Amino acid sequence: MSAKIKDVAALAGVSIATVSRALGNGPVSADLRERVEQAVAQLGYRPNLAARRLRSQHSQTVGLLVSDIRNPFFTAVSRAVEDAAYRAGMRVILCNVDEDVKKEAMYLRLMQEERVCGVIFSPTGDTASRFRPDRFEFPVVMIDRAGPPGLTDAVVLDNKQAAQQLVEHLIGRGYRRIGGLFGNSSTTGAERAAGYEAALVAQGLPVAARFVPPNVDAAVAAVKSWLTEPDRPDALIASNGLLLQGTVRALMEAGMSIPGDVALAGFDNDVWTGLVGHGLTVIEQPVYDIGTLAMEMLLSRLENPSLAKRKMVLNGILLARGSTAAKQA
Amino acid sequence: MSAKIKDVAALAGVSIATVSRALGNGPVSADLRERVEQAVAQLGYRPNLAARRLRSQHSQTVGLLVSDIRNPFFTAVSRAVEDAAYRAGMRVILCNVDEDVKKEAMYLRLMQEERVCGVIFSPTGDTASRFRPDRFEFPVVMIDRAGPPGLTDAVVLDNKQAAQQLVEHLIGRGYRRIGGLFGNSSTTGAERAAGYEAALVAQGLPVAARFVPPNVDAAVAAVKSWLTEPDRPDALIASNGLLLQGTVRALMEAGMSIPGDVALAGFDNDVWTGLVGHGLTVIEQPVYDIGTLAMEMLLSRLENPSLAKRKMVLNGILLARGSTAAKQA
DNA sequence: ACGAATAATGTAATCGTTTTCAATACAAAC
DNA sequence: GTTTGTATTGAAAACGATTACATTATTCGT
Repeated sequence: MSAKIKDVAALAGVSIATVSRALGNGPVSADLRERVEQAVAQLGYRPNLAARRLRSQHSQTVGLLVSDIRNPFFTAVSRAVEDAAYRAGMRVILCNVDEDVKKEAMYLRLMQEERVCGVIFSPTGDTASRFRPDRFEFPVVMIDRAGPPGLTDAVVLDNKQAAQQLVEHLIGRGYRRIGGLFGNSSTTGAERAAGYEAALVAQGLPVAARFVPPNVDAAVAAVKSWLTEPDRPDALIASNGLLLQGTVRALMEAGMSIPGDVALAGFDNDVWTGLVGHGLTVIEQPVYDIGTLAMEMLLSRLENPSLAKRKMVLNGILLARGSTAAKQA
Repeated sequence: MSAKIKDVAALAGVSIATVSRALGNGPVSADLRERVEQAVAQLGYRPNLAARRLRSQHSQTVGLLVSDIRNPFFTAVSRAVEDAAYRAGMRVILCNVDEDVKKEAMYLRLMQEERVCGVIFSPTGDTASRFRPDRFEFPVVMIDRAGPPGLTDAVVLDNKQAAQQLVEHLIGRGYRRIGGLFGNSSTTGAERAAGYEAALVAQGLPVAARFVPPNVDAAVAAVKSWLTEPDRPDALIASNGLLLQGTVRALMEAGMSIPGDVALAGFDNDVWTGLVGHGLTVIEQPVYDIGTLAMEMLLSRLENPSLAKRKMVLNGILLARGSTAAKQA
C-alpha cells in the first residue's frame, strides 16, 4: 500500500496537520517544512485525491464532453481547454459522447457524481435546446452548438454568416447549382443550412440541402447517390470536416474532378484539406480560441455565478483554394 | 447542495446502510428497495464518487496517457480503450502528454494521486526503457512504444517488419534512392528506421535516414531543405501520420509531383491518405485492436498480478496506392 | 518585566460513503 | 417450547485527507 499522510507525519515527527499545511500553503516553519519534504520524498508519498476532494468539497476538475473525438475540430478545442485548465490549476476529464444521446446522458450523470466544478459541452441533437441547466449543480458552457440565448453560456461560430460567405464565394466564382450537405444532429448543421439557403435565395438560385449523420460514411453514401441523380450540382458544400472528407471520397470514387466536374467547399481547416488536389476551400474556425474562451468563460462564471448568461459568437475566415476555382464555361 | 445518502435514508425511512445496499447489490427486501428508489428519484440523488472511492479503496478507473491527441492513431486507440473499459464497468481518464516529458511525469504523478487501478501508456522518448514500474502502485500496459521485454506488458506493431515491407515495396517498384523520415522521440521511430535500413542494406542501396520531432511542422521543414540538396531522393517514407502530412505538404509546396518526382509511403491509414493525389501507400495499423487488446491485457493483469509480463506484437498491412506507382524510367 | 498580540503547532471533528458487526425477527428442527 | 439457523436491518467504525479550534511559544509595546 502507498504511504499515507499519517506515515509522513510519523517519519517527520510532526502532526498530520503540519504535513497537510506544509504540502498546501499553510504557515509552517522552514525547519519543519524541510523535514516534511524529506519524509515525503523518502516515502514517495502522494496525497489521495479522493480523500482530499471529499474533505475540501472541491474537485478542481472540469468536464469536457465532445461530440466526436475523431473530429480534429474537437481535438484542437480540447487541447486549448486542457492548456487553459492547467494554467488555472484544474484538471480536465475528457469524455467522448460519440454523437450518442445515451452516452451523453451517462456522462452528464458521471459529471455530477464526480462533483466537477463545471462542464464544457458540445450538445448532441436537440439536447442543445432541451437542456435543463437547473438540473445540474455545475455551470455549463456550450461550445460549437448552443441552445436559445440565456440557457447557458456558450462559445460558437457565426455559422449562418460563415455558410453564407461560402455560398456567395461559390456564386462569385460562377457556380449556380450548389448543393449543401449538413449534419442532421446538431444546431450547427441547421444554422449553416440556414446561411446556405439565405445566400441562394437572395440570388434566386435553387436550394438543395441534404441532412445526414455527421460521419464520413454517411457523407460518402449520400454524395454517391446524389451524383447519379439528374441535374447534379456543379458545386457542393459540406458542413464539417468529417462530411467534407466523405464528400471528397465519394467524388474521387465516382471519378469526378474537383473543381472541373464539381466544385467543393466546406468547414474546418484540417491539415489534410490543404493537401487534397489543389487544396480545398474552407471556413477556418478559431479552434484554439474557442477552447480558451470557453474555459475563461467557465472560470468567470464560477467566480460570479449570478452574471447574466453570455453567448460569444466568433467569426470564421474563408480560405479560398483550388477546389473553388472560377467555373469554366 | 446536492442530496446525500443521509437525506435519501431519511426520506425513505431506512438507515443509510440500507440505502447503500439498495443502490449496490446487497440483500434488501423488495419493499425497502422500492422505497429507496423512490426517494433517490425524488431527490435526484447521485452518489459522491470521491467518498465512494475513499471508502471502498477502489477507483474503477484506468488512465490512458497518449503522446499526442492530434494524431488520429491515438484517437482511434482511445475510442477502443474507452469502449472496452466501459464494458468492464470502468472509467477512463484520457491525458494528452503532448510528447512532453514534463507533462508525462506530471500525469503519471496524477495517476498515482487518483489511485487508478491501471494505466495504458505510450511513453515519450526514452521513458520507454527508463521506466521504473516498481515505482508505481498500478500495472502499466504500454502501447505503440515499448521498452525492453519483461519491463511491462505491451501491445505494439512489428515496426521493423512493417518498415522493411514498405521499403521492399518501393524497391520493387523501381525506386533506389529512398529517404526515410522518422520521429526522433520514440522507440517506434527507431524500430521503423531499423527496418528501413535493413531492407536497404540487404539490397546494397544507400541509407538516408533523418530524425525529427514527430509533428507536422518539423516534417515540412526537414523535407523542404532535403529537397534542395544535391542527389535528392526519388522516394520517401514517413514513420507516422503526422510526419506523412508534413511530407506531403512540403512536396506540394515545392511543386513536386507524387510519385513523378518523388514517390511516397508512410504509416497509418488515416482517412485523408486515401484522398491525396492517387492515394498514399501506407501501412495500416490495427488501431482498434490495439486499444481493445491493451485494455484486455490490463484487466487480466489486474486479475492475476503475478503473471509474467507479456508483449503482444501485431502486424500492419500494406495498402499499395498511387503514391508508389512503378517508377517511370 | 508583564500582558497582549502574533505565529506555529497539535487535537479532533468532519467530508459522504461502504462495510463490519451486532441485533432482530422469523422459520425450521428437535 | 427451546434451540439453531437464516435473512434483513441498523449502529457505528472506517477510508485519508483538510480545517476549526485550542494550545503553546514567541515577539513586541509599554
